[in-house]
This record gives sequence, C-alpha cells and structure tokens, in this order.
Amino acid sequence: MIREDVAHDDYAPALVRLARLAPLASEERAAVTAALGEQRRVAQRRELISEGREIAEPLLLIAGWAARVRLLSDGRRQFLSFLLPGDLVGMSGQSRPLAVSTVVALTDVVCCPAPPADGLPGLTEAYAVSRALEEGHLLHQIVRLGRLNAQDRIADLMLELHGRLTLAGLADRNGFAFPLTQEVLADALGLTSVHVNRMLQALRRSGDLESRNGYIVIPDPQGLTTKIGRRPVRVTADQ
Amino acid sequence: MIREDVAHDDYAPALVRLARLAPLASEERAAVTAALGEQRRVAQRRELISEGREIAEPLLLIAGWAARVRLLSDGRRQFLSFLLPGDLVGMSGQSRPLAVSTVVALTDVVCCPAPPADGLPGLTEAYAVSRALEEGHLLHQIVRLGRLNAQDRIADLMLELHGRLTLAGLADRNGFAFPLTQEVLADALGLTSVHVNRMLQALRRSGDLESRNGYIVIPDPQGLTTKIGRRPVRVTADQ
DNA sequence: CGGCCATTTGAAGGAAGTCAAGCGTAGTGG
DNA sequence: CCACTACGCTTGACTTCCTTCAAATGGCCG
Repeated sequence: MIREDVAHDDYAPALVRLARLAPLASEERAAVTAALGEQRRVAQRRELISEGREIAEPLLLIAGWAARVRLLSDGRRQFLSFLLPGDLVGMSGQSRPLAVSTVVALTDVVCCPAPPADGLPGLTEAYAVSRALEEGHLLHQIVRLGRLNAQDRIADLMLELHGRLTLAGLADRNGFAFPLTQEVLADALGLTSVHVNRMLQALRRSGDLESRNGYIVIPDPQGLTTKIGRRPVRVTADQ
Repeated sequence: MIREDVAHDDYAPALVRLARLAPLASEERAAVTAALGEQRRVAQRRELISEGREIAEPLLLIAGWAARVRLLSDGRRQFLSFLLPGDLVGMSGQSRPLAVSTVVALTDVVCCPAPPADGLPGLTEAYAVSRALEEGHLLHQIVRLGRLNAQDRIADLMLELHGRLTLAGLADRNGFAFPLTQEVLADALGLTSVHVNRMLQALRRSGDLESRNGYIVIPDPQGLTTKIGRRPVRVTADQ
C-alpha cells in the first residue's frame, strides 16, 4: 500500500506546517502522526471531494498538489485555490455540509483523514488558523483576478505559493518545485495558456521570475514582493 | 437613538433571513429579537471592521449595505463581497481572530451584536449555513472575475443580489432597490466605471437588465440565469 | 445660481484572447 | 532502433475587450 517514494520522510511537511500554525503538545503531535499512518493515494485528475455531495470526512493533504475548482457549463474552468501538503480539505465546521466546490488532484496525491481535534487545544487552534489562512488566500485570489494585470497575477501567485511551501518546509530560499502546466496556471489566474506563456517570458526577461523544468526560481522574493505591492496574509496577532 | 426610518418593521429582514436558513425555536427568535434591540448606526463610508485589527464582536447587519474591501497600495480597491441585511459580519469561529478584510458601510447601516448562539441549536445551524453561503459567494466571485466577461459579470452579480435580497424579503419579484454607484459596482467586478456604464446600457438594450433611479429591474430572472449559465449557490441538502 | 457628484459619451491605445501552426520531448509499440 | 503519438510549450497574425483620458451632461442640494 505504502510506496517507497512517499514513505516516512514525506510525512514531515504536513506535521511541520500544523506545528507552525499553533504550538502542539507531544500528544497532539502523536495524534497527527497516527492519522498520517492511515494514508491513501489519489491519482492525478481524480476528485478528492465532489461539489454538491455531502463531505464524508475532512482530509489532511500529505503530499502532492490539489485544487478547488469550478466548472462552467460551456467547459471553461476556474481554479479557486491550490491545496498543498499540510492543508486541510473539506473542513467547514458545519454539521451536514455539502461541498461548495470540487477538489481535484493536480498531481498524484497522498492524504489521510484529518486527525480529530476534540480535546486537543493546540490542534483545534491550528485548524482554526488554517481555515482563516485559507479564507485569506481566497480573498487574495479575488484581488488578484479583479485588480492585477497578467504579469502581476503570475508573480503574486508564485510568491503566495513560495510562502506557503516555505511554511511546510517544501521550498528553497529562492524557488520551489512546481508541478503544474501553464494551462492549469491559466485557469487559476483567469487567463489563457498562450498569454501565461508570453508573460512568463516577460518575467524571465525582466529577471523577476524564472520557470523551467518544473521548477520556479524567484531570484529576489522580498524585492518582487515590494515591487508588485503584495501584502502577505496574516491572521493572528502572534508570530 | 432609534430613528423613525429604521424603526421596528426594518428589523424584520434579518430575522426573516436567519429563520429561513434554519428553523428557529421561539426562544431563539426571542434571542434574535433581543439582540436587534441593541442596534447601532454606522454612517456611510465608516468602517464596521478594520483589517488587521482584532475583531471586537461579531455583528448582525440589520439595514443598509456594507462590503468587504481590500485596498491596494496604489489606491486601487477591490470589493470582495457585499453584505446585506441579515448577513453576519466578522463571525469566524476562531478564538482571537484578526480581521482578514476591512468591512465598510456602503450606505448608512444599522447593525447589532450577533445574538450568541450557545445552547441554541437552530441559531447555531443558521450561523453555520450563513458562513457556508458566504464562502460559496466568495468562490462565485472568483469565477465571476476569472471567467466571465463584463456583461455576464454584471448580470451574474445582479442575480446573486436578487436572490439574497429575496431570501431576506427585501426584493420584488422582478427587481430590487440598488443603492450603489457604478463606481462601486466597477470595483466589485474588476472593471472601470466607464465600462460598467457602457455594459449596463448594452444589457438594457438587450432587455436583460434595467438600472435606473437606484432600482434594478430584471424582467426575467430565470431566463437570465440560464442565459448566462449561472448556477445558484447551495450548501445544505435540505431546502 | 453654483457646486458637487454620478452618469454619460467620444476617441484612441493597450492588454489579453483567438486561431492556427510549429517545436520539443517523453513514452510506446512495432 | 526508429516511427508514431501525445502532450505541453512556443510563436505569429489578427481580433476583441476593456482601459484611459477628457469632456459634457444631468440631477440634487445649499
């Protein structure tokens, strides 16, 4: 069941992220580790959650990339947000929730049932912060689509991903592995893949961003952040 | 304190909406009515909640329109969502939440502290459904900005507002009072006010939508819904 | 009346989309 | 080992949508 390439060390990012959202007691870390044992694999393009269906159980993403997506009647699609290792999927807090959006695996994905947080204050807080962060990213996505031009949309999204992957310990200082096609990127940014391609070239020419072989390089993340006027998402007074 | 023009009968919409989200016992209706007594007024352009600040207490909107908004460093702004009577403001469920967005009054507004839902199952459920609906509308806003052209964005938003106002008993069958300027509309739809103006004219010419004197007329809401391929937001199995 | 604000209109330019074809590379199967 | 395919990336020419800038119009209120 457990394949070599996703064994053991790859569990780390999810735990790392949660522990950074709120301090976890040792029993809470144990609860997470226990849940990580019940891992399941979801193949690329498969749905983790289907819009309109009742949500069976919330999930914790362990490895791979997923996305919330809405499909239009004419075949167009819009990715609402990306889900990375350590992110929670389908955790709404509601009693009998219907999924408001489909969640699809963009790469092969490993996930597990989200460890129950009852009686675990640290984990409860981590989930709350995670939910608040997710909402913050949704709001940011609205601003991106509503008020940024194509180049800034790309740069802004890459900075968000860099920050989030860094939180899970999955990014380098100046870049990160990026497994998505330009087509997917376009459907997340409200653009066409043709235009994404051209703007990526422009970003490379200006030295702000490089994209090749499934890897993104951001030579100067801090500089780019101020250059496009990006304000990072924060949700708690501490940190 | 209480002005004539917002007295008594205007309390109704908030209660109507909550009661439609989940069945409320008589003591729950009483709790809401009690909270409605503690009303306060917020003048147009004033902030109900300030981004980055800790949220003092969640609010229930009683009358008037508000909006969540993000301001960019260069002065541009993007409205994230509109808040209508019966909507909850700043109810995140988190312990010490920071406001992820500013909430500003678009008209003069009347609100009150959200009635506490502890031990009240119906009200608890109504709040949960309200939160889920709000998330659904945020996701819908992303699709609007990412994948619809200007005309469809306007039509789609008007249909959303018509549906939401209907839920609170504030809309007519074919229209509703609309107190916002084209400039505000533009900043919600990721457009310029000039273009909004032109597209409103186009919509009027095609007979899909009419806008005049602070009132929106939608001659055929159902027809327009299917015409632009809009799917309404649903979050619970019942209804 | 005059000032203010929102709406409307025109002309011109720019950003992004569309359509279509070419390229590169990884996989597959003969 | 080499066609053959599939898929993603790249490029060019052309169109459409939306913005920009500027000015005019119209209503409302002091």
